[in-house]
Amino acid sequence: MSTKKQQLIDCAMGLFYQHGIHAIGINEILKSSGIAKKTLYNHFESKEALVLATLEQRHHLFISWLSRCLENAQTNEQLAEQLFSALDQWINNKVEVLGEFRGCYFINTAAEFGELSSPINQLCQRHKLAVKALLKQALNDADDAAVERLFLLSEGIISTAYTCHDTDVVKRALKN
Amino acid sequence: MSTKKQQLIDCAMGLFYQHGIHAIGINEILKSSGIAKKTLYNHFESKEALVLATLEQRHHLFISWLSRCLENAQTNEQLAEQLFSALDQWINNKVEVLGEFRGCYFINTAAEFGELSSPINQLCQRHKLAVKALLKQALNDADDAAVERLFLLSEGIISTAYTCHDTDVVKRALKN
DNA sequence: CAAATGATAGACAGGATGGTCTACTTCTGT
DNA sequence: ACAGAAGTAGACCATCCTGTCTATCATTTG
Repeated sequence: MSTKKQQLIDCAMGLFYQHGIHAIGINEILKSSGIAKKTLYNHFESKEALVLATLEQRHHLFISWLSRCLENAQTNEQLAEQLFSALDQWINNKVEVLGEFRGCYFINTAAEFGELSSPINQLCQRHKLAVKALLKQALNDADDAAVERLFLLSEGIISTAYTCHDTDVVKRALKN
Repeated sequence: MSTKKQQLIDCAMGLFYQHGIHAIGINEILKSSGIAKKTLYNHFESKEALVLATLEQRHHLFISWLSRCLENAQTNEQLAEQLFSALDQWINNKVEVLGEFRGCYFINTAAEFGELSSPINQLCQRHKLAVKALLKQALNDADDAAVERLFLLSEGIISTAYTCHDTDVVKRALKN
């Protein structure tokens, strides 16, 4: 992959995630990255194609980060602990690769696009299913309902952390 | 409140919720409502003011719907049941006053606006806190952790129902 | 009746947007 | 060294955006 193309994706990722996709114009990405407009349109046929590339990259980034966080858990309880600890770190900006926390990029992006069948929304859906599949695989022997519940809980945590500007959700959720 | 003003709020609410705020221009609202531009700017000083009015209205609508759903629960288990049943009906478009399900208007809106301290985001936050307060009040004697967990679970359900186009979340979440 | 109020239609301004295109420069592989 | 590829700068286009303003019409109220 061309370095310019990668720079564009990285820069767009940051701006889109931080401010939302409709709020960021092509020109802002160009100015911020210092790359020429022609170069962008050499690599991407449209803004949407660039958006899809950022989603794709974030998807791999996130899944690989999360699966690393869940490694080596001995019991299901331990795995849940590791999951919540990972979320807590993310929410409190202690995970460099994920950037400054602003909720889930996929939830946020899906929220911006009404058309359910658009490629963008489909990617967001695929990402969430992949996260759920990762949990299922990590949770040995657990029934589907337990997986489901853990997944829903973490979705709630991520969403609430952002919408309520609540950096302590995880701690409170864990108190019994 | 002037009838024209109310019509504008209703119409804008529908379009914003269905397609997202940045995706809907003032002119679209005017065309769809058949109201003149001057009239809109007589009642609202800007698009943002109109957005805030729709959030305010949706907030009251939603809270009053939800509190009606939670009425008359005898036990905390029953209350949780009623909550999940309500979510299920909403997600499956059986609640007329809430319109065709497209996730949580407040989560979606917050996702579109990067500035955390903007009036729009503050309203979204206030709404979520009000929902949590409603749950806390409805759940007699329950500890804060139980309230928190129920709240996070429903946030996860709403978010997942939309992002994953998953109309069966509630059913699956309830299976033990 | 007359005055005030509220609504309408739509032109208009000023700026931003996504995207195309040209002319020029720099890098790279053989 | 030289050809072709890749990048740059930015003018330009058509369209859309929010918001203002004028001129006209309808309704109500004193």
